[in-house]
Parts: sequence; structure tokens; C-alpha cells
Amino acid sequence: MMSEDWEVRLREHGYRITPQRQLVLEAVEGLRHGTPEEILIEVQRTASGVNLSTIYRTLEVLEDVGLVTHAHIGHGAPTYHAVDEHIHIHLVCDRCRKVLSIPASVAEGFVNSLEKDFGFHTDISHVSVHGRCDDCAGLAPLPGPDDAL
Amino acid sequence: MMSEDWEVRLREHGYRITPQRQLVLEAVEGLRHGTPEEILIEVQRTASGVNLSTIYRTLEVLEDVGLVTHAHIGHGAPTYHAVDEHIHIHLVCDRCRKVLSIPASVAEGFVNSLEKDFGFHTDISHVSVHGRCDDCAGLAPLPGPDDAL
DNA sequence: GTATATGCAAAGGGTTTGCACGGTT
DNA sequence: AACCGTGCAAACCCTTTGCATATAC
Repeated sequence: MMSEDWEVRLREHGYRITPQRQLVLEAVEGLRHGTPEEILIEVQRTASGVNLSTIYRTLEVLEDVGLVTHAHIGHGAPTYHAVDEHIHIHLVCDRCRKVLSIPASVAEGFVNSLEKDFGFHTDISHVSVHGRCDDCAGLAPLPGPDDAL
Repeated sequence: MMSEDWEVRLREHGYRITPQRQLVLEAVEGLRHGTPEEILIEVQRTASGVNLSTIYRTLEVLEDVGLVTHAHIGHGAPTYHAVDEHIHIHLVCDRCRKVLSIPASVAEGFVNSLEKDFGFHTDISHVSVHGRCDDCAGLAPLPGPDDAL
């Protein structure tokens, strides 16, 4: 993990090697799941001067060269992952907000149908699946910010 | 479609019947897919004085009583549907932005696995599935706003 | 008449952008 | 030395909120 591959990846795409890019990548790998804001905080533990806009621009670059991906959990900020993570699907409970990560293989049949029947090539890890976790099934919605569906 | 059921639904939940609520519901049904902004424009064709904040508040109410749902397509505004629509899944092409609606039944096996293996009760129509449509598979990303992933 | 809904305007998250400076190549 | 990347601040989009007025009941 975090070999020098990342430098090569960046160079191959015409990008430069900078401390910020290294720090962001390390933060994403360390956090395993992180919003831009969370990544900023992590990065600032080492380099307090780094700006949020740099995080956004850097994540875009890292995603472009295939070092990170992001997924949408509800309508808040997206979360970023390193690509060397196991590909996984997020199950988001709309009641308690818990997020379950499950192996992408569970969706294999589904993904294959989409490919075969609709010619659609799915990036299954990109979007989260919403619903109710076992504990919350059948319960009334929580009060409070019933947002983020 | 658009029987008086909606009035009953609202009353049952202690909400009042207002022209705005009727117009928003009709707009959602007419548009089949609509963001709050699009719904506003549709509503304003009849009642130009209606405000965006009313659209948001009204959609929340209509969703609460089970007359509409929303789904997230990319990281922009969510789209709303009437619940009498067939339940469907959105396949969003990350290259050309095309949105394919497919019957939710395609995901039955997947949904069942989630239930059986993880105790997770899925609302499959809530979030869109991202990837590449047949036309765009294997092509380079589009230039321009390569956003909205 | 009373409580709820609405319009308006302002504030709030999350994200993007223009610009000048600084760093990588 | 040339160009890319960064910090900063302002702008932007989408959504929420406070408050006074209007409306459904």
C-alpha cells in the first residue's frame, strides 16, 4: 500500500508530484471512508496550511488517474475511497444512518443482468443502496433531522 | 390518477389541503421525473406566485404521506416521482448523462440477497446506479463538465 | 378564531472558480 | 524559465429557516 505507484500514475497522466497530493492520498487510504471535509482535517494534522479547495482539486486528480473513487451516501457530501480497497457496496439505513459495507460480489447477478439485458456497464460501488437495517425494519422514522434520504 | 385519494392521505396525517399541494402533486405526476426546480417551473405555469421554499416543504409533506418519492441521480438535485408510477431503477450513464429507467424487478435477486444475508430491507428505487451505457462503453470521458459522477 | 401554510429574504452546507503567488519540472 | 498547483476569497448551487402574513379548518 502506498508504493511509488502513485507517482507513476500521476506522471503518466501529465500531473506533477506534490506533497498535497501525497497527503490527500494517504489520508484517503487511512480513513477508508472520508468526505472532503474529513480528508481535509486528516491532512491538516500534518500540514495545517492546506486548503479545502486543494482537497477538492486533488481528489479530482487522484480520481482521474484511478487512485481513488467516490460514492454517494445520501444527499450529503460524497465519501472517497482508495481504489486498492476491496470493491464494496454501501448499505445505508435511512433510519439510524448506519452504513454497512458488503462485498460487491453480492450484486454480481444484478450487474450481469444490467449488462446482458440493457447493455449497461455498472460501477456498482459508486452509489449506495438505501433502505432499513434489520434493527430498524418496521420501526417508525426517527425524529430529528429526518434528512439525508 | 389524481383521484381524491390525495386529499384523504393528507388529512389522515393531519395536513391541510391547499392549492399549492395539489399543484405540486400534479406537476410531479405530469413530469414523471422532476427536480424541485423543474417542479417549481411547472407549478408556476399555473400559479406564478408559488415560491421554491414551498416546493421543498410541499414535497416533504407529500413524501411523508406516501404520495411521492425521490431518487438521487448523481450529486445534483434529486428527482421526484409520484408513487403510482411503476417502481423503477435509474441507470445513469456517467459519460453521456443519459438516464435509463428499468423495472425494479431486475434487482429482485439482489434485493432478496440483501434481505436474506444482511437483514437489509432495500428501497431499490431510491438511488441510481451509475456506469456506462452501451453507446459510451469503452469511450474516453467527455470533455466539458465531467461532473456529476 | 386558531393553527397551519405560504412568501420572502436571509443563512447555511457543499463545491467551484479567478487570480496572484509559489513550487515542480 | 515555463507552467502547473496552491491558497485565498468570492461566487455558486441546492436547500433550509425565521418571521410576518394569509389561509384552511
